[in-house]
Amino acid sequence: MASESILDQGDDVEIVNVRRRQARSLATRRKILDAALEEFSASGFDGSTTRSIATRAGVRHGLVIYHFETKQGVWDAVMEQAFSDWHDDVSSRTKELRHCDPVTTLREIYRHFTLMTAAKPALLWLSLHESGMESDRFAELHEKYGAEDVADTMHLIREAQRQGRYVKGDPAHLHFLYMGASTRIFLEQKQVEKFTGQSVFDAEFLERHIEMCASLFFRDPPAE
Amino acid sequence: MASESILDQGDDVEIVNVRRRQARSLATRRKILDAALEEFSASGFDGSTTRSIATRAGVRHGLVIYHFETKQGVWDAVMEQAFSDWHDDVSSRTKELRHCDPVTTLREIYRHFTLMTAAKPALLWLSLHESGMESDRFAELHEKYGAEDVADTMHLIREAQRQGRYVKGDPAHLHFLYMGASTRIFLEQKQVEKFTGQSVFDAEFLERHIEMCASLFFRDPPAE
DNA sequence: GTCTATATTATGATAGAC
DNA sequence: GTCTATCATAATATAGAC
Repeated sequence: MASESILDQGDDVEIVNVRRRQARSLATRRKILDAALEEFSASGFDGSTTRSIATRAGVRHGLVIYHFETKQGVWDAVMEQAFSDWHDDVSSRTKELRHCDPVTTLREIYRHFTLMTAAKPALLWLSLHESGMESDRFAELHEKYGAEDVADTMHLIREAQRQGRYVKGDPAHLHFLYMGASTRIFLEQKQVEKFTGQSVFDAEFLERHIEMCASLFFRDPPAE
Repeated sequence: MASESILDQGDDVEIVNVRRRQARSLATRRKILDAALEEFSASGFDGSTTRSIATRAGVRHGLVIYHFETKQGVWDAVMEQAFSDWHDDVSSRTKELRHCDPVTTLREIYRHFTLMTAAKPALLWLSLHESGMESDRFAELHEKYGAEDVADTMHLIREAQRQGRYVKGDPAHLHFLYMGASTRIFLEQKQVEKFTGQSVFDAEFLERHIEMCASLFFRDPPAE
């Protein structure tokens, strides 16, 4: 042991330096990723430039290419991160609800979904843009991060329907209707504010919106 | 009269030529407009180029600029045309329904709206893109072509609610929910086909979809 | 890993012949 | 009105110094 102490020390210093470098690199990568998320959701893929992303991230243009090779590479990394984060959020919330009855769980899942969309409306645009792209990357991402969540939701809908607590019909189809009803207000913020006189991000408005959506799909328990 | 016959003839020939020119010009303009509608809705404003529009229209690049001056000019003309066409369609359908009761009219308006969206899903993307733009052009277009239709719909919803035939709540807010529920399937065609196994453009599927949306918002007449 | 050129391409727009 | 050629610019991506 003692005979290698000097070498060990040298290695340790080297390792520390490597880790520092890696840490700085990761921080840069993360900064670019965050900036790209904002940029892409504000301007779309074609409307964004690697330069505008670099500027927003406070780094040089070349660094963006260094870390992600191409603009498409940045987009892919952003989507991967966004889907992954979203999935983690949904999963943890679902876990917290594992002891609740199906109807309560389903209501809460949709409520949480709506609040998450309100918190990050950018992601709604991103996922719509991505699903509209001709590539099959959306299918891959969905398979990797979304399929499980959707399967859980389908199961809950079926159970709620069996209890007579949910409208009848194909669960998958109803799910798209719910998604549409609950998220459209975020795609038309200005119009909504013009016609309802309230910000779609106002807490009270949001709760009313969530309740309104729920009242369309959920049914009172049948009288005994 | 006879003394000017030669001049008159000359004028007539000239007028005919002018009209031929104008007709050809208008046809070209129209071709470019149609191509631009497809191009913009497929790729958005930034993703489209004046060259790709020209190619799709089967005309030379310069002609696009000649007719619309700038790319923004093409976009504006496309939106103007699309909103105008849409409004005409809605208006004529509404007129046909002027002797029906409010509930029937409202149901039919939403049905017609869904079928129109299915027929031209491109317009859904265009209007979402336009409403997401920072300019106030969407507000102008809506004021010019959409405001009247929406006001009519609000009135019908209020009347249906008074009769107990429609869910309670702010009519404007409910309208956004209906729009969202009925159109989301066109924004996620691939996903819908994957989960329901049917094309969103299948006639039977569409009728089922329309009925499903209606059943969420409309209520049976109260028992007498 | 980061920075500074620079190569390459494609796009919006113009000028002028026909 | 239409076509060709061209300009000016802006964007992606590369090469190489540090």
